Amino acid sequence: MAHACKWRLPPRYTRLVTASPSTSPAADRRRDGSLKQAPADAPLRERKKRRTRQALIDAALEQFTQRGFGGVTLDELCDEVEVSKRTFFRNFTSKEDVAMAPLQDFWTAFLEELQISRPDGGPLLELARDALLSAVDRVADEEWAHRTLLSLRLAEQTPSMHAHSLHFCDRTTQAALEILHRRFNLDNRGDPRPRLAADMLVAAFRYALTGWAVQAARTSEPTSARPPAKQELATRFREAVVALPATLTMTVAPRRTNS
Amino acid sequence: MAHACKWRLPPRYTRLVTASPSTSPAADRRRDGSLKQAPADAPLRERKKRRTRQALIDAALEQFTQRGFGGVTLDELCDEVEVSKRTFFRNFTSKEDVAMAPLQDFWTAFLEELQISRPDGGPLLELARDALLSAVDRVADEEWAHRTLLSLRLAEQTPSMHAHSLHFCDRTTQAALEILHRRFNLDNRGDPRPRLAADMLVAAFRYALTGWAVQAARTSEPTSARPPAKQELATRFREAVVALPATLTMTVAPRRTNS
DNA sequence: GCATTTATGCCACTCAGTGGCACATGCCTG
DNA sequence: CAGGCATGTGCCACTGAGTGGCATAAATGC
Repeated sequence: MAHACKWRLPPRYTRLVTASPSTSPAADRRRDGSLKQAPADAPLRERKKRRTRQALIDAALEQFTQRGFGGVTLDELCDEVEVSKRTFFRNFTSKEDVAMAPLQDFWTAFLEELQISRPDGGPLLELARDALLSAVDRVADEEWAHRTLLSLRLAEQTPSMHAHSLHFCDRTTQAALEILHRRFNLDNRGDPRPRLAADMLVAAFRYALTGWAVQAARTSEPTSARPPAKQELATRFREAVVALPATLTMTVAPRRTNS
Repeated sequence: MAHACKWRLPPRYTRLVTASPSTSPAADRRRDGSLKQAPADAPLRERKKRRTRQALIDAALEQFTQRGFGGVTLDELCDEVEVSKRTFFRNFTSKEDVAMAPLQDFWTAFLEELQISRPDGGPLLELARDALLSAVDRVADEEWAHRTLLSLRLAEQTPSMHAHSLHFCDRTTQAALEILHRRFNLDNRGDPRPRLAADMLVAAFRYALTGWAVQAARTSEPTSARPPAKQELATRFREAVVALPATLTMTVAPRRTNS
């Protein structure tokens, strides 16, 4: 009798249900099965865990956007999803972490794509660029775009979130360098170029992200007819990569161009 | 009588004294007075504040290095310096902040140098590079080198410190872009190049920093005869900047170079 | 069905960080 | 030089993030 009272199904379990695979068709759609996307055939327990995780992410993005990052306590957030705070910290490392999940997913995908990339003797930057574009194509569906937009907007308002965002970027470049080192025997110690290349790529993508975010913010229509997000993002990223050589030679003169 | 008892000079005030201008000759030495280095002629109150600030920084770096970042509570740190926790948070924004002070000082100096830089119509990257080199030359005395070394070592062990470190870098690039925009009318919206250039420069300097740190760590001698730190750092930074063009064209092939 | 594993809830706790208020001290003016 | 003003500091109470331990529920495997 005790357990029936104590461990009842929460009344506000609706959020979990709406975030479940039944109503979000894109969430569990897999491409080719080669990459661990969202195994719809996974054991029940794991799917349940993913649902609560996703519910926490969505609730966090919504609440933080509405009332500000600092205006929402973890207790409130956990109440909203009907989950204990302890469970929250088994899914995320910090309050910032939950709101950065979309970008973190992306960077993970990038590393996976880099892992399976095939070198053709061409420039390293192009190899990495294509891996990143593949990652965009794989994860950047409209749901991801929506969440990432909220996440980016929050990050630029919240210093601690921005810091964590940059931390992800950096850990990704570190991991990317290790992959390149393992697979292609690159020298990361004495040669600055691999690291610089990785940082350049990240810089280009961050530029693409911010530009994409402000453009999407201007387009008031939430989900209406609009060029797909992934295409927008990919285009901006390509432009930034193309601009890399010209960045080195760009000149600057005093404000009044005298002589 | 109450105040004499309550506001006594703390017995362990020694740290404050050793950090005072009397025993640290380089700390208050000014170059040319054009930049707000460490005004030795400042009002007494401000000097006092600077002393406690510096004492907190040194104590933090020492304690964190000895017992780990997480192994030292702020209460312990403040007891060490005989300062209330409230005062700590008037000087620093967070626990991480105090340990990142050396690098933050550097970035501030960089922005100042960028502010007074004179464009000659040459590449933007060279302008920024020279500003950064000037900043190194200005702030990177041996004391700074020592503190920064501790700071870097802590940062790579402590994720939250690393995140804050990156946050500083990014805020610096933001500020640098604004300066460039104001002074040279650069377009930061439609043109990706200024931002990419700034990120490249930061990437080069971060590469220089890590290389410099591991090299300094290998050289066991703490303060003995050794090429001056600023020169080491400047050289590594120059190398990284020189390597930027080659980074764009660097190629990569499968591990076994078949055909 | 029963044992094992895994996820969760709950409780108590530490500690970073904040606001308010009183007080001390350097600074400045009459 | 006396007394007001501004500023820095200490103290106290408080919120909220994050952690560890333990009991329990539910999924899994037999």
